[in-house]
Amino acid sequence: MVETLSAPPERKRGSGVRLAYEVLRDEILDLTLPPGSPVDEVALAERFAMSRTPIREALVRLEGEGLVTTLPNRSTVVANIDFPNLNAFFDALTLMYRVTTRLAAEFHTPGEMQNILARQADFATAVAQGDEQRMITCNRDFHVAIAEAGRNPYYLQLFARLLDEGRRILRLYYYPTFQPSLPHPYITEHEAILAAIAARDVGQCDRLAKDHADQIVRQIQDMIARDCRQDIPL
Amino acid sequence: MVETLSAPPERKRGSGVRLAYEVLRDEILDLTLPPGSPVDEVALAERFAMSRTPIREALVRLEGEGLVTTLPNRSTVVANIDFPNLNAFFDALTLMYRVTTRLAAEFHTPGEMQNILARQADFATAVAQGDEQRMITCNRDFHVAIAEAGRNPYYLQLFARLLDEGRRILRLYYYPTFQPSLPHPYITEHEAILAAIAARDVGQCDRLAKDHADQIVRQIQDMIARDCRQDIPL
DNA sequence: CCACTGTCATTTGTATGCAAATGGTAGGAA
DNA sequence: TTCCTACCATTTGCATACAAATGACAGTGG
Repeated sequence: MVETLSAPPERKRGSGVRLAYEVLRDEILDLTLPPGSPVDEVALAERFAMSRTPIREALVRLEGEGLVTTLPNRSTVVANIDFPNLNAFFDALTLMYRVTTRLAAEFHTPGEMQNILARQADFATAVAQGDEQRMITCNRDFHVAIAEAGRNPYYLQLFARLLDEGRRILRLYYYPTFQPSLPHPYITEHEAILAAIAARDVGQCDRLAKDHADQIVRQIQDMIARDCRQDIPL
Repeated sequence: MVETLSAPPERKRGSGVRLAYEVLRDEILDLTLPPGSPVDEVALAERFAMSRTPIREALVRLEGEGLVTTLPNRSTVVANIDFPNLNAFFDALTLMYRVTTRLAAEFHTPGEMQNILARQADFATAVAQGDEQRMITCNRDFHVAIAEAGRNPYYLQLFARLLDEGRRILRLYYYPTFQPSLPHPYITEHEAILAAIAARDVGQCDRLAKDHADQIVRQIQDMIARDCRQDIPL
């Protein structure tokens, strides 16, 4: 199909890949594209009004982050959530919570502190509005801001990836069981972490981060357990 | 340029990207392609006797691993070694040594233990032959085998990336100052780690891994310091 | 002599075309 | 009926063509 002359691309050179990448990534993490769903290149090309080439490049990047799986010479599908290794996920997540918060306490600058405070404010707003979507992403941004203040790009990248994967899991389990009173503990925990970072109290940061992580992990595990029970037919 | 009929591709479908990816990756980690050197797509396409498309895909993957940097609409270059953040590298490396070894002690199976032993044997062979190249890669494979036994893909991926980055750093500093007596401590340390994993002694694994990491870090730091001193002209 | 601007060469980003590989299906044989 | 085979539709992997963007350089004006 030839692009009609009346519709010139009107898209800056180099933005095509980013657009496809960001949209697909968001839809995968939102479960708009559920795990296992096929990702058809030509369909995406039509949808984004571009050729398959930038679509493929976006898919390669997504595969690098483990968000899609490519079956050679066959379709590429949205990556499954690795339930057998959920323990590994929790373990790594907890560790990253701890080390990034510790490092933030050690190395943060006033500007970074401002950024963290702003992210916490965003999170509080999302909680007040009861917007779960925004709560999850704002929570992510809050902890990413802390990790950035810790200045370790290796931890930052892994942590971001874990938080993204957590977004999928939360979206899967958190939504149905949401109650307005639930997230408030997170706000107070966040504020305690914030204070400990500002005070440069590394030990306190470690403890708070661990508790925070444990609480999140326990909550997710409870949700999964609850969900599993509901799955048993009588 | 049209591919002459006398030279059919003779290359299996789907292998082109892997070939380019693996060769380029190796050359980057070997410093055959030094940091900052430009990576020209057409030159690579000619060299590998394929079109730019698979070359670009390989480069995208390499960019995802942080091995090359793409300047938009301009050349892509081999990523620089991030010296200002070398501390972050050492910190993350040490942590990954510790957690992967701990997890291996907890979760390893006999088969995985066999694999670790084999990797250690390879390493010992490389040391006996004084082949620094092989020593570095065998050391990497040894620790990757341990990480695999720990069964945490998140740690495994980060650790592998760190070890690869370490390969570049070692190649830069270790080579000139190599002395045959140097690596022997590593062998004994590896054997101690091996024994602790086999005994499922988590605490001991943690201590040994930390010592091992500290020693490597200190050695690299010494080399860098020594190198800097030599750089001062009189 | 220096600064500025317009043109050009080079290189990337995207589009399109074609062929190989895979899964499915229909048809026939046991 | 069931299993095997051969074909076919679909989708990916790769090749090639073209256009946009950037840097360099030359030429001109100050």
